[in-house]
Parts: sequence; C-alpha cells; structure tokens
Amino acid sequence: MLKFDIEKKNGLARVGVIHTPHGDIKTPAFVGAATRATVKALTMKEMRELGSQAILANTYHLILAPGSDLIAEAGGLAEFSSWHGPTFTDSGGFQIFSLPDVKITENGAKFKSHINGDKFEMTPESSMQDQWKIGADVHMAFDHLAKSESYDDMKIAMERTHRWLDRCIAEHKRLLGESKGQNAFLEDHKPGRAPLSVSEKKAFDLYSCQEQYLYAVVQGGTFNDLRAESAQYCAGKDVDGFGIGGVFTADGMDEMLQTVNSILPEEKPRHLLGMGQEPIDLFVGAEYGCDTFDCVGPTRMARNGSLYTLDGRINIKNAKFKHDYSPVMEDCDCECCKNYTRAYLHHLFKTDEITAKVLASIHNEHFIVHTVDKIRESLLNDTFSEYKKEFLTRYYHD
RNA sequence: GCUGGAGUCGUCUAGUGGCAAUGACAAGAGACUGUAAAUCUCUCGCUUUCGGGCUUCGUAGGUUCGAGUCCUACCUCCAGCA
Repeated sequence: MLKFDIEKKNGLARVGVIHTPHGDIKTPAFVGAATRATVKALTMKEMRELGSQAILANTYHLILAPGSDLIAEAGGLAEFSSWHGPTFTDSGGFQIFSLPDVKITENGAKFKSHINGDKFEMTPESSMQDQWKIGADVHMAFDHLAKSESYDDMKIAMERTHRWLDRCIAEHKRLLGESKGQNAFLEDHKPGRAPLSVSEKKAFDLYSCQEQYLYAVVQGGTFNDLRAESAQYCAGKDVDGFGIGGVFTADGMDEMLQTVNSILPEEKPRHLLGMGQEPIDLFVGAEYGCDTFDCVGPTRMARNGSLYTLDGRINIKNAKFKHDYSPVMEDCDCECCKNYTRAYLHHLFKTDEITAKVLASIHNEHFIVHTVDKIRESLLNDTFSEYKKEFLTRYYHD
C-alpha cells in the first residue's frame, strides 16, 4: 500500500507526504506533465531546479513511441528520462477516447496510431501491463471517457470505468504479486508455459523488489449523483489512491469535489487529473481535498507566449513589451525572472528562438509549482483563506 | 546610346479585359486545462449608421460600358551589346 502521511487537515483540505519508491512528494503538489517522458522544452535538471517534485507521463504516447518494452529495457521511466524522482503514468484512456477513429467494446478500445496508422487495442489488462513495464510509481486505472456530456453517456462511461477498474486491479495485482517473492506474473511463466520476453524479464527484475501503485479513476462528469456513485464504487476497492477524471473547468468543481472527496477514504491520496492551467483550479482543488495535480497548460501556454504573473497572464508577444525591461514577474525567483527581461523574452518570441520556449516554460512551470507550494504553506499556517482571496482577487482583476 | 526584360498592400508574389486585387512572410490581436498543440483562429488600402462609400497595381495620357491587364510617352531598375 502506498504510504501517505497526513500532517494537517482543515475541512476536506489536507497537507501530507506521499512516500514513493523514488522519493517523497509533499502535498498538495503540482506534478509536471511529461507526456512523452519529457516536459516539453525543459530538461529534468531544469525541472528539479524550478522545484518540481514529480512528473506524469502518458501510456498512450509512450506505447506509440518508443514502446513500453524499450522503456523497461532502459530501466523504467525514471531511469530512462533521468528524472530519478517520483513518477506517475496516466493510463492513456483520455488520449485514446479523444481520437477520431476509436472503437470501444467491453473488452477495450481499438484505435490507430496518430503517427503511422498502426492498429492498437488497449484494454484494462494491456494498459496495466504497459504501465508496469514503463514502471512509474503511480499508475492510473484505464478509464472510459464519455462521448458526450449527456447524463446517459456519462453513466455508461462511468459504469464501464467501474467494470474496467476491477480488471485493472486484478491485472495490477497479478503483475506485481500479492507479496514479494510470490509473484503471480512469474508463476504464469513457469517452465512449460510461455517464457518471459526480454522486456518482461527486465521489468520483473526491476520491479519485483519494488512497489508500483494503482489509482482508481472517479468519473461522473458534472452530475453529483453519478460522482457520488463513482466515488462510492472506487472507495471500496483495494487501490492506493484515486484519480478524479473528466473535469474540464473550475465551474462547479467545488461542489463536485466536495461530493467525491467526502466519500473517498481520507487516508489515501487523490490526484485531480489534468487540472491546473488556471490558478483557481489549484486553490479549489486543494481546498476540497485533492493532493496532487497535473496539467499541460503551463508549458503549452509558455510555448505559445502566454506567461503567468500575479496580475493575470500576459502575452509576451504583444508589442507593448518591446521596450519593457522589467522581469516577466516581479518577486519571482525563477531562472527566467532572475536573469531576463520582458523585452528580451519578447525579442526571443518574435524571432522564434528556441530559448524563448525554454525560458517561458521555466517561468510558467515554476509559477504553478510554487503557487501550489504556497497553498501547502498557507494550509500549514492556517492562512489559506486569506492567501486564496488575496491571490485570486489580484490574479483575476482586470 | 542601342536591344531585351521588369515595376502590384511593409517584403516577396499571383494576376493577360469584369478586381479592393492571390498566396507566403512580416505586423497586430485572441485562444489554449489527464498535449496528434514550437499549435490554432481572426485582422491586415482608407472609411462606414456594416447596406455601403472612397482611393489604389511606377507616372501621365489614351482605347473600352469596363484597364493591374491593351496602346502611347515618360521615369526607374535589371541583363546583354556598345
């Protein structure tokens, strides 16, 4: 069982530490989105220096390239990417269900690679196997995303997610073994049966002495009764934590999280999947009991020239920054703000220099990571509501 | 000086009688939430009560219902010859 210590509670909000085989995560924490085993435009060294505690990679992208076998062969995600810290993988469900041609059956999802058209089928079992080979500390269950926002579609997706969750749990346990030395996966490959492939052997050697953990994913869209039902279902399962999926906007998120996190067992960590582009997502998420977050927003915004400041986002490409020799954000101690001016960033963006994206990504990722770190601090100091009010009033003031 | 070619929105470019005029870049603005995203969208002659109005394709004339497109002269640039 994944070890999670709660240091302090305030309503649903809590401050804690997740202990993973690759190190601790002080929560609440923002996890960098490293979809293809890299945080776009940034090195892992830069990620460490800007204060990131963990990264999240994506199973869909990694099975397309370079393949989960290769990552196992390379020694797992942390070793392969040189991150060496706590890692998460998303199951790939979200990506697959957003593809144009995807056939869903009870067994799983059939789809074509967006890169070369190769045919794939992902099932709860295959997602678990791929994640096992990729070897992140925390895996997400393979879930089914609704094809529309309608109640009926949400219900269908939720119910299938629940059935798939049971299969994910069974396969996860089989792969890792109920206890060390009693690995069911190895039992399956006794002499006379199918031998272990090289990558399976490699993965077995790597992970049989080390735990990997599984989070169930709560679905239900914007419907509180479905969210409650989903949370109830997941809460009763033998998993290490929970992902909360299918959330796209902060509107109504407080009520939804209140429903879900009041039901989920308090002692297990919760990850709010994909939210964190808007600071309000992080304040509301933490306030209502989420422990970790991930989002591609900060780095994507950065690559497109939209930079966070305490007074809201600015578009550094705007002509008004041409002669602005102040840092992107006053009192920011990131590598970008400590050394470079808005005018310089403006110039780098206008001339399409690679460094523009690097510096902007450092700043945005730092901004979001530190905003969550400060939320943690404020929860410890009992100043959360003041901090939230002050931050959001200033940030969202026109 | 002669011969040939060329001059179209900030730049390059399409255009061979119905054209405010193609495309690209540049410029200006916007979007982006479990990343098919170093991506995508909009504006880009001047105006407008959004119907339109006005001024444009080196310059000046001309032919024509109508000219960026045809004719004449001139100006500028390029190539070759002197």
